Amino acid sequence: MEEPQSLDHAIDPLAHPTLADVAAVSGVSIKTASRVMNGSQQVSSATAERVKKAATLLGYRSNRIARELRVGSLSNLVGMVISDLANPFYAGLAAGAEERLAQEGLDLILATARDDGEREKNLIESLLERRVRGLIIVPSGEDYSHLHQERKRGFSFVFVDRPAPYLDADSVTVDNRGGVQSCLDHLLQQKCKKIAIIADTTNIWTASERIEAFKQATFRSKLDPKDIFIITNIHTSDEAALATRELLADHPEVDGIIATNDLIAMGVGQTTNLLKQPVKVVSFDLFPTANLLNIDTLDHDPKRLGRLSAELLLRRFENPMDRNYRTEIMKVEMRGNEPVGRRSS
Amino acid sequence: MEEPQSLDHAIDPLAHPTLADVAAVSGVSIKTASRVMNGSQQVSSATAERVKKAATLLGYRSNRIARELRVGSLSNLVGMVISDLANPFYAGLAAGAEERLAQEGLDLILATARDDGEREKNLIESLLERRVRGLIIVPSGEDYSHLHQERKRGFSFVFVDRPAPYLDADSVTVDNRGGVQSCLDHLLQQKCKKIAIIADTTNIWTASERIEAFKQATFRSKLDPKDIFIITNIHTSDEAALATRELLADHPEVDGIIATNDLIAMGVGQTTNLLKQPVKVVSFDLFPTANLLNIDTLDHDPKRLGRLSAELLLRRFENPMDRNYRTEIMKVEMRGNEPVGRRSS
DNA sequence: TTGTACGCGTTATCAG
DNA sequence: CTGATAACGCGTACAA
Repeated sequence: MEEPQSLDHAIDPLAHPTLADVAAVSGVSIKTASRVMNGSQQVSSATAERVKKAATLLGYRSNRIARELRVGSLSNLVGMVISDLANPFYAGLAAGAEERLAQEGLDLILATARDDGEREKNLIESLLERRVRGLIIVPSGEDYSHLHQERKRGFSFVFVDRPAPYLDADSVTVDNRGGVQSCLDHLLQQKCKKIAIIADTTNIWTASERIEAFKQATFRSKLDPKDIFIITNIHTSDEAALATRELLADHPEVDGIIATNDLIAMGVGQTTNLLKQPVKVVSFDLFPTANLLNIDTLDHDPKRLGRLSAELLLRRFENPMDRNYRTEIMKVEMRGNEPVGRRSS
Repeated sequence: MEEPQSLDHAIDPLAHPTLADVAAVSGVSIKTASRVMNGSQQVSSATAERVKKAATLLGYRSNRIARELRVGSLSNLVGMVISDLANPFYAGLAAGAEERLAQEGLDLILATARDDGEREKNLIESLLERRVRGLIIVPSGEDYSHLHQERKRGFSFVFVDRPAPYLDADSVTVDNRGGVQSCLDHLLQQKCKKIAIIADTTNIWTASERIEAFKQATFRSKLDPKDIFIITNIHTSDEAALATRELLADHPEVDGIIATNDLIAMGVGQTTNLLKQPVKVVSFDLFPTANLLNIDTLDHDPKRLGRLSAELLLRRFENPMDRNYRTEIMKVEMRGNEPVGRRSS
C-alpha cells in the first residue's frame, strides 16, 4: 500500500489488480512479478515468495485478454450461432460441439439468431470483432457472400445442418435423401400402403430436401401418387397434432406417417396414440420420448452432428488456407430406441 | 499496397488488418483512420471517403479486444456455467438467460461442468481471467469460499437452482417446498391414497429438498407413514422406468407418484402408460411431452428461471458493491398442459 | 537474478 | 481538421 500506483484500484474496486499492483506491493519490477506468475525459474525463491504472497493478498488474476493481445496468440474462443437454444435439436447441436471443443481447451460463445437473417449477420459481425478463433453457424440467412473476404483470409467457418448460400466453406449436413429413404423403407417393410409426410415450410432447406426426397423415393418404390400425402407448413407440435387429426379423418386409409423433425413427431405421436388407429409413425429426428410414443426414429442425433462440426472446425484450424472445402454428409439410419439422458438439478 | 507497414499482414493472412494498415493504405495517420471508423464528425468528408474505401478494400474490422483494453470498458460477455447442455432443463435455463442478456447487448459464453466440482472451478477461473462482466452459475461444487475475494471486490455472481455453499451472493432457486406441496395436494385432490416420490440422490440439493418437503407435507396431511414410499438414487429415465415397475409390482396399491424431475418423469410415465394401472403421475419439472404421457406438471419452466437469473445479474450490475444479497425463490404451481416449442432445422 | 525498453491494436490528450 | 505521443495490461528481447 506504500505505492501510489495501486491507488486507482483502491478507488475502483471493480477493476482487477494488475501486475503493476502486485509488483508495487512486493517491491519488485513488473517483469519480475510477471516471471513469478508465469512460473519462470529465473527468479530467487525469496522474491518469488514475496510476489506470490502479494498476489494472493490482492487477489491477482492474470488478464488473458491483455496477454493474448501482447503475444498475438489466437483466442481460444469459438463462436456458435444457432437459431434457438430452447429447442432440443439446437441445444443438442451446441452440446456436441461444446463437448468436443472443450477437449481442445476451446470455449464456446453461443448466440441465437431466432431465424432472423439480419440479426444473425450482426451476431457474426460481433463475434468477428471479438476475434474468435472460428465460427460454427447454423445458417438462418440467405446470402453469406459478405463473409467471402474473411474466408479468403483464412478465417475458419463451419456451417451445420444447412449449407451456406453463396459462400465456399466447410459444412456438415445430414443425409436427408438417404434418411427419408430409410424412413420410407421402414414403413414399407411394415406393410404400410398409404404413406404421408408431415413437414415444415418448404423455404426451410432441410424441410424442402426431405419433401423432395420423399417424392423421389415414393416414385422409385412405384407408389401410386394417389397413395401418398404431403403436408407442409407445420411449425409446432400442436399444428402437427391437428394436421394429423385432420389427415386421418379425411383419409382413414393412411397407415404410415413420416414426421420430418422432432417437434412434428411429438405432435403426430400425440394424435396417433390417442386415436389408436393402426398407423405407424417414424421420425427423422431422434428425441428422448420417441419410444414412449411408439415412434421409430433415425439415429439423427444432434449431439453427433455438433461433434462432427467441431471436428471439422478443428481440422480447418490445421490448414486455414486450404481452398478445398469439405462438405460432410452425416449418414443416418433407422435404429432401436435408446435411453434418454441424465439430469441432476 | 505501396506501404511496407502492411507487409507482415500480407505474409500472415490470418492476421486481421489493423487501423495502421488502413491508415497506411489511405495515407493518413492512425488516429484519423480511427476517427473515421468511429464515425467522428471531426474529419473532412474527402479523407473520410478515402479511409472508408481502404477499410473495405482491406476488410478491416475493429478489434474489440484492443478497444476494450484501451478504453478500460467492461466486457459485454457474461459467463454461464451449467452441468450439461444436452439436458433440456439446463438448455432451457441457458436459453432464458441468453435471451434476456441479448436484450441488453450482452453475449453469453457457456461452459459445462459435467457435475464435476473441480472442473467447474477451473471453468470459473478461466472465465474470470477473461474478465467477463458477470457469472451465472448452477453450482456443482461444495465450497465457493474461494470466490469470496472476487465477490467482495464487486464482481457479479448469480447462482441458480441451488445456493452456493460458503459464499454470500445473489441466487435464484425454486420453491421446492411449495412445489412438492402442490404436487401432493394435486394427487390428494384426485383421491390418491398411497403416494410415492421418485427422486435422484440426496446429495443433490434440489433432490434432498424435495424429498424433505415430501416427508413434511405428507406428515402435515396426516398420511400414514406406511402409505408413503420414497425411492431415491434414480439418475436416468431408464432407472426411473425400472424403479417404477418394481415399485408397482411390490406395492400394487400405489396410486400416485411424484417424479422430482423431468427425466425421472419420462421414465415413470413410460412404465405407467404401459402397465395401464390406475396411477396418477405428477412431475416437478415442466417438459414438452408431459401431456402425451398423461403427466401433470408444475409450471417449473427452466426458461423462466434462466430469465430471472439474468435479471438478477443485471440488477447486480447496477450496484455491484451492495452487500445485500438477494435470494429469490421462484414460485411454482400446478398447471394445465402447454404447447411445446417450435423447430425449423 | 533482475530491470529497461518496446510493442500488441486501440483510443485520449493535446499539440499543430 | 489532423497528427504525434502516451497509455491500457501484459510479455519478449536484451541489458545490467
